[in-house]
Amino acid sequence: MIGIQTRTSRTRASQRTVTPATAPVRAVRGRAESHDARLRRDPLTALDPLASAGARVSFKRGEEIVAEGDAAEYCYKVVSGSVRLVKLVADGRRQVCEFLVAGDFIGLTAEADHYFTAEATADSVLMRYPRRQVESVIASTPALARHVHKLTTTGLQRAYERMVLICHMSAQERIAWFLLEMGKRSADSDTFMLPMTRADIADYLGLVIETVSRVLTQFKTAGTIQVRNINRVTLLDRDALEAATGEG
Amino acid sequence: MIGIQTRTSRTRASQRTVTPATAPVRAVRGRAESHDARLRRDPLTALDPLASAGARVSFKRGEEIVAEGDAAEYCYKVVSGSVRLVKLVADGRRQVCEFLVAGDFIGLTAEADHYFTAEATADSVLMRYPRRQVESVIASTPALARHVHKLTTTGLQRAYERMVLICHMSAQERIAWFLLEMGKRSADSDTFMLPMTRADIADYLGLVIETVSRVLTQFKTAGTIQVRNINRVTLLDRDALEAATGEG
DNA sequence: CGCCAGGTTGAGAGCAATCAAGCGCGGTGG
DNA sequence: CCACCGCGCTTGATTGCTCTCAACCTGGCG
Repeated sequence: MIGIQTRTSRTRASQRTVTPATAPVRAVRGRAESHDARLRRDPLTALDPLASAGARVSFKRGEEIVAEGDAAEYCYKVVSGSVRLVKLVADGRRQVCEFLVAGDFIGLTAEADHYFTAEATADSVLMRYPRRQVESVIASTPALARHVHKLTTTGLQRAYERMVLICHMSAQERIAWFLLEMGKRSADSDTFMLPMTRADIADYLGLVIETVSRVLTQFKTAGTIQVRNINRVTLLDRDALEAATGEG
Repeated sequence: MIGIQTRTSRTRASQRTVTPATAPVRAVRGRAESHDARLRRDPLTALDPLASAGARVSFKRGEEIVAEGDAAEYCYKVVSGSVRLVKLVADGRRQVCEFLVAGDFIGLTAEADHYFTAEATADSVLMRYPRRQVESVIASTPALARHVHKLTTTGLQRAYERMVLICHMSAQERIAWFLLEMGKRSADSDTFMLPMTRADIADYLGLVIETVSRVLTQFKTAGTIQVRNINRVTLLDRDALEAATGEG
């Protein structure tokens, strides 16, 4: 049985790189926009004042950000990089529940503890907010509360959709879907980096690493995709991928 | 390909049995408890005043309560019976995302539309609340907002845990887990009714109906469970089930 | 140069899906 | 009252997709 230890270095970064947030996000935005207007456009900017109470935190690839069962003392916003939310299984296997990218939040939970482990799949920078303060800002800002609720709802929706994927789709369909999904998230939806390993992808889609590798090879030889430097993907035939999503 | 139509009668109940809520829940509760105390104990009682604006609605087995994509005009609270949340797949198959029982909510979403279909798996009674009013009560009641957020968070947590189940557990493990889970939800955790069909269970656990049937038979012949009248289950050997959960 | 983590490729096995048939019970109608 | 019917469930035979086990490749780094 392959344990997670053989797949990723589970180093708990005790000595964390912490940079005081001397330049809150709001300072670099345009000066013409009112506070209210920004709030309406993105309720999460209500958290900006917290920046001074928070900190920029850096994590190297594989490092743990929060551990399942930990008291939810902080919550985080991904600034750059990529994060996986995982559930560890007793026998050492794991389930990647979600991949997070810039702008996504970790730990906006209503529970006392984190119910998943969060790890960086690539070198990442996050903003860290004391959860107690976040809670109070949320409590006094209904618009923000609704937005946070919406984030959680969206997460639930994504989880449901992935259940469909995992239960009803073949390996080819799952990976075609995954590639298109990763494209949507990227600036260039045709050429992008996969900021995670094959093992991460496998554990995300309910497959094993060999199956992921095999299917990617199939897509390569079929001329559907191109892969350079292991993780740089170019979608050559989007139609073929979309067809693979629905027919396998 | 077996479509859902052959599994369940997808009758859209246009002529709904609606009973005006003449006796809100708060009226039948003890008189000694203060409003505040009740709020702290169960923030959802803040919705009680809405009862007069809502209605008791009855659904027969198989009837649709809300449809995926419908505008989220109402939300519901299950009073009695059992409800399944399902995602329908293009080819007619489906995924049961969650089973709801008395006390559970439907449609406390922050999205404009429902992102799943809800159907009664057994004759059920629900309280129906106009969502607009619910929203305003939530907005003015931080404790309630937090509780609703917690409900959604719990749903997400459950979804993640079921991903683990589906991706890493054998058919035996999944069904053992399911039986124990259903027991936990029941008044008597050793003998209870399964208020859904084999097809529902299969679509919930990512299996097919035949596999569910086979595994239940295995458990029966092994003396682990007893099944009477098709859906009345008695757990005879809880230890064996719990062992099956972790080892297959 | 050698090591190591991550990735690829191959051979074989196993578990659950699929296809197919039959059972059991409740309801309905003659 | 009984025969028929349909739905849900059970059981059997077979297929096949993915997992497992194993070997090898590749690129980065000390």
